[in-house]
Amino acid sequence: MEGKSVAGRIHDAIHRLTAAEKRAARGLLGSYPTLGLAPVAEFAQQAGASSATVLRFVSALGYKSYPDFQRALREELEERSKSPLQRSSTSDVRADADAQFLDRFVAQAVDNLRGSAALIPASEFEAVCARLAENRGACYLAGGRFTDFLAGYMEAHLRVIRPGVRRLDGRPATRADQMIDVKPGDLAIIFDVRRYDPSLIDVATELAARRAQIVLITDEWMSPVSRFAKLVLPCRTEMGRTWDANGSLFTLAEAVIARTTELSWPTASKRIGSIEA
Amino acid sequence: MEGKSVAGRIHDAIHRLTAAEKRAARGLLGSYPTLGLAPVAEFAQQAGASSATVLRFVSALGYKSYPDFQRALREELEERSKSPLQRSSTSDVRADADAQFLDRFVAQAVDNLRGSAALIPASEFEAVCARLAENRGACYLAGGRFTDFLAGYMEAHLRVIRPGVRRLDGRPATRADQMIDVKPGDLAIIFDVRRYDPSLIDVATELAARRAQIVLITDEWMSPVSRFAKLVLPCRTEMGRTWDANGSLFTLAEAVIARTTELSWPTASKRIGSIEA
DNA sequence: TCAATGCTGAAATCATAAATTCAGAGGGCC
DNA sequence: GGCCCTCTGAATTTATGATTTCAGCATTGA
Repeated sequence: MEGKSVAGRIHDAIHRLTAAEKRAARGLLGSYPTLGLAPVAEFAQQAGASSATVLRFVSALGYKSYPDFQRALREELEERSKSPLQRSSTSDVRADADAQFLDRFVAQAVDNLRGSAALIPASEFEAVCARLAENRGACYLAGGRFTDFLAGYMEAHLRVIRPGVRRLDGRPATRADQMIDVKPGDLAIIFDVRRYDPSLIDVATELAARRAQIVLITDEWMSPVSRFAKLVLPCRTEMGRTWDANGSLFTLAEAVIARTTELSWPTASKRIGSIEA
Repeated sequence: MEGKSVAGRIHDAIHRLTAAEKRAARGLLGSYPTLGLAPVAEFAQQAGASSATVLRFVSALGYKSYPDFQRALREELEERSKSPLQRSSTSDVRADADAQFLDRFVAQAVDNLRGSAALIPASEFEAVCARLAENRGACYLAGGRFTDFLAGYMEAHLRVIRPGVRRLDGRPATRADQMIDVKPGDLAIIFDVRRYDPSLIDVATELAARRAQIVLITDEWMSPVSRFAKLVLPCRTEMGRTWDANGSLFTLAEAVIARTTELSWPTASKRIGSIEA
């Protein structure tokens, strides 16, 4: 009984319901789940019943209060939107599934990419690129255990288009040296995803103390570094139960690079020219 | 203003919001629209802000009360489920092309991902993963100027699931040392994309001479290293005229890692367990 | 037709959530 | 480095919505 969907409970219980309660049930199923998320009075009116009847209906479904019932609806809704493709481990045709591993993986990666684009406000993205294109002060990059390579990739590209790009490596011993030149208004880009790296908190704290502006690129669960960040670009990373993928962060990094290049073309083109030579 | 979606309003207003209000905005976008249907206190807690801040946030979006805001969310939800075919996500056509940069970039990246999946034969992909999961001999990784970070990323993951993983760095001086232990039947994964790195040809030549099996991950124009490769995984990278993106290579690398982990789970899980400890 | 039973919704009560206030913290700017 | 101004969240007040009560009405069976 506990783990059942609200709609499921209605179907189970509908025989036991009285006439007016059935109207409530029909109303809810008719615009599911929205009507149940409205206040009781509105639910009642839309369904052509009284508030009291709606409450009795909800109680008959086994919920101990109206808010409790609404919580169930919200959780159901959340569940649905969280997993766009139900990726259960239940064995389908195994050989077939194996053959399509790459396709399925890519489909999921595509979802993550699109989800990320929806999650990131355009103005936030623009602000990051514009700030990078200003060429004001230094620009530091850092990442965690795996995301450090993203920081490295981005550094390699940014070096081409602007001066003052530096990488902060993870070794505590060298951290003080690296931070020594950080000045107020400098920019720092930090990559951090789940199993958030504790050392990045230290780095961010130190950077914040030195008044650097922190840009955080993270996952949908939001690294604790966000506390120190001026700008945050969150990406979707979820791939099934066990594995998170950083592909969306990587593509976001590339988008930032591409856009920044575009914005700072007048100055960047000169640097690029002289590097080619 | 009246007819705008809540998400749209957030995107419009986000630059005017204060730090804590942005946390609220991100929280809502992160689990949209469910969080907004919860009581203020719950919204606040989930988003890491106070109730007061959430109320200010809602007011900043132009709603005259929290219930008013919730009604808007419900109507939106109702709207979406009513329309027979879910039309493509971001419906509003924005006049400002710049504001669309990220969307356009992501759309292109999605094309590349799908194109890559189409370009790579499933059997080729499976062969690479199966060979990696065998745990036979050593596994070397190398990349070019930018793709070296992909090699690094993959190395970091492969180290977790199998022994004998090494990275070949690009310095000619140390190359001889690194190659000294390469044995026939060892595996080498090389990343190389356009403006192909000449030094990788040398590396590949040397590896081939020592009878290593070379796996090449490259772009659609095919690195010259392919001449020495036993298996080739080509990806689409084209993004308009000036810029190639490596996001598809990155995701391919992640797919290989994920699949290899799956295939070698009996042995890999033990390693993972001991690393966690 | 007349009880008896139990469903229903209007109104009263109670609980909880929304809105407001304000003192203190934090950040930015000379 | 110090001042000022804005932002923030705890505490308080206000409002709204959930719950209960109960009188009346409908339905059913004798």
